[in-house]
Amino acid sequence: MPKDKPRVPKPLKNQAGDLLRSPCPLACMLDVCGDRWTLLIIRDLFFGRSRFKDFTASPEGIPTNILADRLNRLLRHGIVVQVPAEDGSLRLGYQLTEKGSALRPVIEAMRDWGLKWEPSTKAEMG
Amino acid sequence: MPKDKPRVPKPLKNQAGDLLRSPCPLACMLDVCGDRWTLLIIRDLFFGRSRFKDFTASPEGIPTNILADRLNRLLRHGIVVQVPAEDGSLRLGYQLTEKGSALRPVIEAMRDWGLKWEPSTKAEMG
DNA sequence: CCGAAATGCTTTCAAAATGCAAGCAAAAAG
DNA sequence: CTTTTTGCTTGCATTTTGAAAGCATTTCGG
Repeated sequence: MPKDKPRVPKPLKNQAGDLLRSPCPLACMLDVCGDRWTLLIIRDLFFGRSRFKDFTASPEGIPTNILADRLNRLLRHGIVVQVPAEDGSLRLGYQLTEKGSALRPVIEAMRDWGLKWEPSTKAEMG
Repeated sequence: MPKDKPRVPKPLKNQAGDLLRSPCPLACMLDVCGDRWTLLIIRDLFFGRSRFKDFTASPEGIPTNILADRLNRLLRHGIVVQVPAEDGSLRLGYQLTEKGSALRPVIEAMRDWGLKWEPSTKAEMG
């Protein structure tokens, strides 16, 4: 009679291999983007900004070490990729993948909420 | 001739009186909800959970000190209110205001993204 | 009514994340 | 070639987080 192995709950991981807190898609999304900066970088990408210096130039003033850290996380998760800068220089820019572009409805819903419920905000700032 | 006062940029504040990083509605939204836990509490409220213990019982396992802190922030921002618990006890529960309920499209967009792009998640978990 | 358990927090403290400033190598500009 | 800009990294102080324990109040079971 084969004895039962102790059944340890299978550890769930996201696409980057990080452990998930739960199988909830919202929790999983927050494990990737749940901080004060990540979605602002993605906003900037939607605005057509693509270079490190562009992100640092946004009015919120993200610290450069945080920016580097977040860009790496977004790369690991396949939300952005690096591509040759369009100005023909040797430098690289960042670009949203399909997975990253799919965040547009999230950004728009958050922007709409901010516009409606926080009177001191204005559309398309940042 | 009156001399020009040095024109200091007017410090923007949100509804709770906290300083804003910028007038961007997205940045403002993230100043309120931009962390790993707040939107999970709001998810729970949409699921009909309303008591402190209900939130602690969710599978992500929010620490009780963080939960207390986040609930206070949501109260300050008018996203939730406390109401007598529906079971007739002396205790209070939390309930979404109109401002809080307006976050539904945000939660849904994030859930949809998680479902589509993170294969190990399942709908309506949590 | 009494004792025990549950609830809704607060406190404590170590560990991790954040943010500011400075430093620095590679690339671009002059 | 020299200077400036870019894209980071490093160091360090401060803040936030999270695990655990503590605790007053409320509810439950008998």
